[in-house]
Amino acid sequence: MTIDDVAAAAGVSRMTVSRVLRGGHLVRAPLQERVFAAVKKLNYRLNVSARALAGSGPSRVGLVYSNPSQAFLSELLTGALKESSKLGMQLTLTADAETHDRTAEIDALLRSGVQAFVLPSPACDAPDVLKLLREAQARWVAISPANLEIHRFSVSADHFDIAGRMTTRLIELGHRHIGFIAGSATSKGAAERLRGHLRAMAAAGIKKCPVEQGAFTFQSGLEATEKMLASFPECTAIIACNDDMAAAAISVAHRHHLDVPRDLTVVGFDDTPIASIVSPAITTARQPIAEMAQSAIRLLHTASNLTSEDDNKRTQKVLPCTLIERESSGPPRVAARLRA
Amino acid sequence: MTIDDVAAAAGVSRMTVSRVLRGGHLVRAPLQERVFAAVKKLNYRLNVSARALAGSGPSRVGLVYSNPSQAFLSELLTGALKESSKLGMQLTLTADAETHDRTAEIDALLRSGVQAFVLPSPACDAPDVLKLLREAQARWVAISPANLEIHRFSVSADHFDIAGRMTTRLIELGHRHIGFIAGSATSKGAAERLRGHLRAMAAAGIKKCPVEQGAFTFQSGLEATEKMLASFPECTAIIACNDDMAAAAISVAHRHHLDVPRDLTVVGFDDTPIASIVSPAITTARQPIAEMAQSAIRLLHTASNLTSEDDNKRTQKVLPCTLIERESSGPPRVAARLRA
DNA sequence: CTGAAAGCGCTTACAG
DNA sequence: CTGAAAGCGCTTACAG
Repeated sequence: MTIDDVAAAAGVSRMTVSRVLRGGHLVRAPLQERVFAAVKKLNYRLNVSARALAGSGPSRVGLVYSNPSQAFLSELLTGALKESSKLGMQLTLTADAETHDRTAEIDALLRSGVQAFVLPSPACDAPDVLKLLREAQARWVAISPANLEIHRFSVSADHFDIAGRMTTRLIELGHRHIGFIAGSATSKGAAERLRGHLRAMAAAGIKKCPVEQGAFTFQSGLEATEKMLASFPECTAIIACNDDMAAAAISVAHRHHLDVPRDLTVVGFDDTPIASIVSPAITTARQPIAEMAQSAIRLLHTASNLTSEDDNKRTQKVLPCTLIERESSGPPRVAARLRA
Repeated sequence: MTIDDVAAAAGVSRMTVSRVLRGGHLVRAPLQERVFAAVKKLNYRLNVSARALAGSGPSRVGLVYSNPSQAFLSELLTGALKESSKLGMQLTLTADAETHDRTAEIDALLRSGVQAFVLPSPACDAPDVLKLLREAQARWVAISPANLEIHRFSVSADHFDIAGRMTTRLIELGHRHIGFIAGSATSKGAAERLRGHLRAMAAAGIKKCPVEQGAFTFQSGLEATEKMLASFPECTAIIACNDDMAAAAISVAHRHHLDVPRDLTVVGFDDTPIASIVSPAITTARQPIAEMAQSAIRLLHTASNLTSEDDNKRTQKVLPCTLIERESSGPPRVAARLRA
């Protein structure tokens, strides 16, 4: 079952089939239809090895990861794998060992002919990695980079949007006294989430927006929550910038004999395992990791068709997150709460 | 940089290089050395697309998974991906949706020409899946199958061995009164672990081996532990057949005001996230998932070189697990413990 | 044990 | 907008 069979069934030349299969530019609509019909009828599948061998685009892509959580990695890999097997690209994994010489592995890939890379943060934030890739004239797509400006291609999650939606949802539930526990000051995602939160509060006309500084750790969440409850006793909801700090907030609430969510709503971000394990399970938000990886592979694929003229254009994909409502959020108690 | 460059550098024909690269059969040792030297010197990497296109072995392998934990999936994928990119096989993922028609996805792969599959349990235990693959004359490697006998190729973790080592370790620490909380009666791994435990107990000359039936859930662990403490009050260590039940045992111990591990050692199996999250962190054992996946891919690759004469031989790989000692295990308290 | 020929299934130029 | 030719980098037969 080859492209020639399809061509024969459709009554066109092999080239026409190839063109249609590569995007259908330069082929008239009626011919395209005939080709697609033949493909469907014959249940034809393109031989990706043949395409990779004959084609000029990158056929191997290196995926560089450094100690991510297993949940992140599994989603990243499923997304990248599905798209690359669809496009006929061979995915090669490499762990960017953070110790020792972190560029050694990438250098080995480069030497073996890999020219296209998917670089999830923090690999895409490392100057030595980028320097190496630039020198080798390799192409890469950054995933969740700290600095968008230095990358020709990037894919990120929309932290601003999801934080706004999270806040808006709490307001819908009836909350008016909402405290925010921020993430590390250096994190771009953390900053975006805070911005999204403040924007939603402003949109709802809520003036008082207490923020305590956290650092993404459980311990920092503990401290920030204590401060929040002391300085803002009327608060009915706490938004923590990640799940670890949200879990800490729940723990502090329990210590204060507050029921979650009856006395205090607590929400987090990232949908890490802890969010499902603790009781009550935490309302949180998921990043579309698999889609981000798919998108990165697709960018690498189409990038090979770009002319040098396009070289200055930047492609920045921003994908939406999903809100996951679980047990830790609910409407505020009607009766005014008393707290020391 | 092609195989011809290597041939020129080594002063041999292209065919000789190809033979050496495919395993070195039928090529004299001195020639092989020259070829390898040239490969190394030129930093040559085989073009996997070309091999796949020209070769006769399976070049695409389908990996069928059904709702595994993300930790399992990420390890499975990294292992499978590393090996397949090394061997030049294209990995295609497919989720065997447990609802609806679970064979539909596999059927689609089959129709698209995929002839080799990696089937982690429970996909490899499903009669309809196996029937489909047999009819299509596809090859597959089962990972952790419930029934070894029905598979030509399988890869499993050595549950018997690791359970024995776990028990032996507790005995080394000084424990003599060890209770075992079994897993579901239908699970082959659970049975193996119990067997390994009993074997190690017998080897140490310990006669009393209380076993309570569990069902792998936290809830069942709670009940089994209560029964164990009631019927076997002198016990200083509990081995639970997985981490969820071990976490439950710790919870029950705390309820009884027993310190873990001072008053009671608790260990689990599988190294799931809960083992690291609970306090104290649980001593457990990891299965070599990535290695199992690698091994499966390798089997599929070599299987394509088998003659039909070998068809009756079975290849069953059994890989060792790793013991991970954390905080929930320690020597038993010297003073005799009192318990109601 | 080693080599010259043909071909895997596509895509890239190059013509019309 | 469509097609005939050449070739991607390997491996498979088939000879020696």
